[in-house]
Amino acid sequence: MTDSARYHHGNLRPALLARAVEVIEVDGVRDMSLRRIARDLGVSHGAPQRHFSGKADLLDAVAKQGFTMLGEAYAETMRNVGGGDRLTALAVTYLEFSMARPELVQLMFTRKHSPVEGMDEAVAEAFRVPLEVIAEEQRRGNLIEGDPEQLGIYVVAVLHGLTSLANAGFITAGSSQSLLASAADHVLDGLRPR
Amino acid sequence: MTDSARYHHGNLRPALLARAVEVIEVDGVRDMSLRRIARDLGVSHGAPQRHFSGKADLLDAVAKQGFTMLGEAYAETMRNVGGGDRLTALAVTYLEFSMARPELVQLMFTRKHSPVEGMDEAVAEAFRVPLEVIAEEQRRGNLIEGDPEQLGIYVVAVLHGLTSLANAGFITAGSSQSLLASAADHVLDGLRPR
DNA sequence: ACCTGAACACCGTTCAAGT
DNA sequence: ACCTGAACACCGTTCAAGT
Repeated sequence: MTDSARYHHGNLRPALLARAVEVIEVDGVRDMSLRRIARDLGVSHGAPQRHFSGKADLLDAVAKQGFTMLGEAYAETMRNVGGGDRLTALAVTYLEFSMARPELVQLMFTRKHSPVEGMDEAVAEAFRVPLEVIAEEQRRGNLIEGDPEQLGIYVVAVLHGLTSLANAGFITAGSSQSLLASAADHVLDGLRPR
Repeated sequence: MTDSARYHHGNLRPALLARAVEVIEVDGVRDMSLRRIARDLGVSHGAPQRHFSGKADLLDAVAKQGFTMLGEAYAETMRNVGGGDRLTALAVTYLEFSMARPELVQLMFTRKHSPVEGMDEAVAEAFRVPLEVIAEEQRRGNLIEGDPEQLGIYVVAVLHGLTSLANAGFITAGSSQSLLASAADHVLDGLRPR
């Protein structure tokens, strides 16, 4: 079997997707082109069209893949955290995940996801673990009552906002430590004096 | 003076910048090309290079312009709000500003701003008013003590995160109303039971 | 000083043709 | 069914030439 025949058996699509994720993580979205991905994989520039209807379609698939990766990172954290503060551990996981691949995360939260096959399921699966932990902490009386999903969205918004500001350079490396610590306090205790 | 000579007097740069902002607001960053902007203004595709060193340079200028616009929106709000809750009014101003032009705001918070002439000043000016109001509310005892700038960054992070999630479609139009209301409560009172 | 227009190397997308 | 390669209309960037 020659090199050029390696992708004639249905595995070109996952290979294109994996390479696209890789390029976006390493070089950024700006350098992710269909022609470059095809070149990297040794296929012709027209080959991707058989598997993705266009560049936007591939980017949507990358975003979906990002949510799957995030969900796996959460699951990994849950396996490793013992009896500790699971909510904080998950928050740290999100911060590390998105600081390590800012452009991928930006893509995940940018696409007005046009109906992509399985996107909603990937998103739901990614946030399943955090939502379960939030509900659990509510039952234990460590968090206020209310719809766990709304609380979850709020927490994600805070984390996503913080990483966006950090990646944009508004939070310098020097101040990030104290800022993140105080942010954790603010989320729990609020900004109103008690 | 012929049409083609209209920009021979130093006003091509601001015209290019204004048109770029407009295209990004209306059609999105994806449709903003140097050649298209030049075409819209009736100059040759090489003309912009005399005023912006490249596409990235123009995008940086657009981001800076966005902060100037945000600062003006804050100032406008302060002129119109009477004795009401100025902090909430400013928060609403931010939400409306960024929901009206998501791609511009994304650009503002994306660029790892390479040293752009006057960028830091534009950012500082944009957030001057909110920071003043935060410091004032601290003096009145309506907000906890601490570095106003750190509190400001935290508040901006929450607002920016919420709009990002909304623009990504994670906050549906139906749930956005109750979510934003509860988010305001969460910011002030926190998620820990009192 | 400022803009034009040709030139170059890239892109996304389409589509007949090959295997 | 899957991939190739030519073709088309776009890009960003560079640069000699014009005014």
